[in-house]
Amino acid sequence: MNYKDRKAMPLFPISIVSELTELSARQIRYYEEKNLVAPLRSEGNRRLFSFYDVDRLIEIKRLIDEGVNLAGIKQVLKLKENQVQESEAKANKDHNKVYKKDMSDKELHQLLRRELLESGYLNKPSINQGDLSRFYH
DNA sequence: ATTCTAACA
DNA sequence: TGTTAGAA
Repeated sequence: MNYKDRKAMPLFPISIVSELTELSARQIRYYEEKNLVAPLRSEGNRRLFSFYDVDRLIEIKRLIDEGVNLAGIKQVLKLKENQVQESEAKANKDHNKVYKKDMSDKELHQLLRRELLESGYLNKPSINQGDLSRFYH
């Protein structure tokens, strides 16, 4: 299984996602209703979030803290998706085989760890080390 | 024990 | 957004 599949795998219940994102379950459900995130459902109709979903929600959390409204957040996420698409298109063009082939578990772990930490560092403030480091020690 | 939906003092 | 009731 490749890296993208793992990021899209439906894994986390809402309680875990709530802790990871510092968003209330109420907020997470509300944002789903507004189509900001689209977690899959288990057989029992429970939401199951992927790493990808968690990343998006962390992004949303930051924007909310910055005072951005839902319309604004939708725009930001839409721009981001376009950037990701362009980035992937370029990556496939350059590294074609290397990127698509499976990586070792060690490489995957490093990538996942780096990306999840980046979502807190790169962009802006709002998320402090303690909150994220707690989950990746 | 958890999570889901719907509703609202 | 928080909270709560009743169902799953």
